[in-house]
Amino acid sequence: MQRIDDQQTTEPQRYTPAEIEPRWQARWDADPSLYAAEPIDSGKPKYYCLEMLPYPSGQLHIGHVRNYAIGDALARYMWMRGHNVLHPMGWDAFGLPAENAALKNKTPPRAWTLANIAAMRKQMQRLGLSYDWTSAHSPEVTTCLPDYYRWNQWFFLKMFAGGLAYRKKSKVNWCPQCQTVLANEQVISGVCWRHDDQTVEQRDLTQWFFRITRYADELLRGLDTMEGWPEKVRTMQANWIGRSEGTFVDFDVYQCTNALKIMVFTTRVDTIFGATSIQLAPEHPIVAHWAGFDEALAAEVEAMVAEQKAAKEAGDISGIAKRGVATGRSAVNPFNGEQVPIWVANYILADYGTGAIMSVPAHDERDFEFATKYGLEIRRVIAENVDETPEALELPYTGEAEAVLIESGEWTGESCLEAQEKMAAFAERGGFGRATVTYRLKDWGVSRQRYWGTPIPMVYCERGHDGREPGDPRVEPGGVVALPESALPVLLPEQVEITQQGGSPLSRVDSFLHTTCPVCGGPALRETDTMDTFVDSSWYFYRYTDAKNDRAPFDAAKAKYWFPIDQYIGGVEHAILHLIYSRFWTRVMRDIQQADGSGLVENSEPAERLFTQGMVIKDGAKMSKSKGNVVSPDLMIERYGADATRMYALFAAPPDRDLEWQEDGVAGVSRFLSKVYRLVMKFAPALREQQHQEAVSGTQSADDQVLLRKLHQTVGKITQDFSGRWHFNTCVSSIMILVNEIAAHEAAIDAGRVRLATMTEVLRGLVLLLAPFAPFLAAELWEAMGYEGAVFRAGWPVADAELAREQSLAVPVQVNGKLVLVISVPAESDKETIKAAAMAEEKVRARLEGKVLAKTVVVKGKLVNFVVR
RNA sequence: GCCCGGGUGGUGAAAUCGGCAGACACAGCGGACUUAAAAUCCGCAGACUCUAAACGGUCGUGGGGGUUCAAGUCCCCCCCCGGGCACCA
Repeated sequence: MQRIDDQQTTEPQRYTPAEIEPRWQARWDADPSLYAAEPIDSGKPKYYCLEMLPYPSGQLHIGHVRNYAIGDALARYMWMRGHNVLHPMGWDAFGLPAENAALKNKTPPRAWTLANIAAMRKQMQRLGLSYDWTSAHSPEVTTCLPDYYRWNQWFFLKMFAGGLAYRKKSKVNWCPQCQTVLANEQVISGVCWRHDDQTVEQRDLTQWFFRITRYADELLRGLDTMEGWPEKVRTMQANWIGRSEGTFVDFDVYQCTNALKIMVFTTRVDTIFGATSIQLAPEHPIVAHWAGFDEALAAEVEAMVAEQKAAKEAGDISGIAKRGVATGRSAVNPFNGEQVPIWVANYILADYGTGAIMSVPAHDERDFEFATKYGLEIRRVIAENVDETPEALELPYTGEAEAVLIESGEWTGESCLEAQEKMAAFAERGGFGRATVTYRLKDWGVSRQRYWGTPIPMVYCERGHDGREPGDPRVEPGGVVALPESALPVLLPEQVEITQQGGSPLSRVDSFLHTTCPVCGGPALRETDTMDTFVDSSWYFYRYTDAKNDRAPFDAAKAKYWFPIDQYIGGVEHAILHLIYSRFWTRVMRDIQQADGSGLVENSEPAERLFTQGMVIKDGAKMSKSKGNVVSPDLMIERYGADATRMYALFAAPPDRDLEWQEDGVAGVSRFLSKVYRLVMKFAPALREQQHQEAVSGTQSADDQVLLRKLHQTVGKITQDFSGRWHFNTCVSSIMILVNEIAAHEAAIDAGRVRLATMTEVLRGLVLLLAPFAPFLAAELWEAMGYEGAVFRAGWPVADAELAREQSLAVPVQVNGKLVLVISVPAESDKETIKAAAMAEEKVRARLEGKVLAKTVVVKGKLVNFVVR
């Protein structure tokens, strides 16, 4: 019994994150100002550090831990560098899982969501993430609550008034599992973004759209200036926008009593003399017209429509074999008056360009394949130069940059590129065409046939207004009426039974559905679709700057101060979803006129820099429940502590790369933290004592110098990484090297060969360096060393280049590029000295003997290479 | 097909500007401490080869070629893995 007591008092304290971490979290939670952003007139440089907000599933994923560990390290670093930091967090709280949960467990979506939020907030706090949850200005945003979504509705009204929100019937993507429509961006290679085993169907529905295409060109051009965004994301967005310059050309239908015209879209109007047919999409309106009195054609067309639909749903539209059918009609080429046959072909898409093309088999791969199959004429109109025999060129020839036109009437001899411009202008003068720009990007369909989302603030007046309210901007033809701002928020009714019946759940809630028309007071029906949840996430980071505002979405002055976001961090999977919508929304807000004529925001881009972190994988595969390879953050924290879990997430791989989660690695980091804890705690009492004394002067021993050198090298390395490369894995490793160095000097320290002042500087520096990566341990050690105040507000250490400088350099010596040995020379040695020192080595002399020294390469601080023959 | 990433020990990785390949860890092996184990500490550790052992030698960053005194790094060709786009006229 006695023995055990002795052990307890004499053994050094052990590192116990399970005890340390909750104790500190409780203290931090009790201090609302700790992580609160300062007012916009604080005078400090601002830094807006943002991580993508999570969907509150109720369980933090290990991928979140990685994302937030990166952001947290950066935010803490910026605080230590004296910035006014905004580091907010919120909840992307609308969406289908809440309805599914309601269906499964009979829990109301709101209660389910709010309970999940509470659980996840707790997890984030347990991780020690530096979010301000508790101050009076806490930025926390919950998108499913009326104080947030009312502003979605407000923006919707502004966009409706500005012609940016409109209703139309069109072919839309339908996910049978979500039981709702999806935007194009939410369909990934033909499957639903939420259900990767669910093929998306095409349906004809009337839907609300946001006119993102109005900004297509600006969104594309903006990419060029966004140097802080990864090239990959910019390229993906550029591909998605898909700008293409071309020409519309009208072809008259030959001998047609109603003077029908077919407008084709082409990027190669210069090849129009080689057009040997017109090809129409099966769903082109004129095809439907002709099919009306041609049963055979109708049957063919129907088959092609079905084929295209199936291919599109299968996600491989290029896979279907080209086929077509002649309509028996022909069209007149306005450039040369020639008649060309009109066909319907399954490779022509109705929703791109005009759904009609001029087919130029000689100079287009697809047209060539089609013409070869059906024996259509193939006519060359391009050569690499005028003198060339046309037959020399292998077909199809699609070059344009260095090619010229042949056999193209008055255009013969023109270069292709110039001809494109001139011929478009010619068509415009002749009234049968014009230059144009088309985009692959389509307007954003925002209607969702779901309950758990923002109600769309529109009503349908039963009287239809019949022209009684001329000029009222709230009214569209057919009685589509915008609610006034004073009617906001349109509250989502709480008592809604979630069923699997089709259609919008809100349409079955009579008390919601029936209302009065704000214009005429007559009976009206509310819009019962809700908004896409990507609306919520398109502007949440503006709300963070002023989350409690109940008069406006946010205060323009605050947004002006905080924006653009200095660093946005999240997964690359949102490259053409959230990230393109956010750029659109920022421009919309910029263009919303306030009373003084200025926009709601001044910036056009939301974020200065974007960082996309890699995935966390396990056993070489993406984690998923079905594979059973999910890593639980809670379990990691329980076993190793939050600091070790976070630090491992940063240590195991550079942040932009995928990370293979290995629990043994977390254990290793935990061992490292124990070592730090033991070392610092051992000397903490002496350091505490020393704080009240004058620094001791006197000469530094070699041990002092080595420790200080290593400290300052580490400070320099980590400081540099924070501002550039973000290789936090090597930051952690350099801290380990520093700690190994201190441990290696433990005997010297115990023997009194290291000054207390040195120990103070080194251990204090170590704890400061640790603070962004292991905040709990840093706080614990900081206090143990006797320092007052939060370690996260202490100044970041400054590397002293003089102290960091090596006194001697290890110089590898090579003969003919092969390493012979490594010599040590004083750091300031010049080339001659280094060369002489190298040549003096016995091993080197042996290899030079009897040879001709052809060349000597001496690179200061790098190596010596003797080239001999 | 086109456009991005990536390919380095048993594993995660490092090498930032063309200059010692494998830092720092994990796993492994050997040793100390212990009655024993855990924990901790010390040491070994790319492959092949020579040797009793040591000292050595050869090869080595997906493959092939090139530039250079020197290549994981630059250039050309090719293979594999991951991602994006794709009858977009």
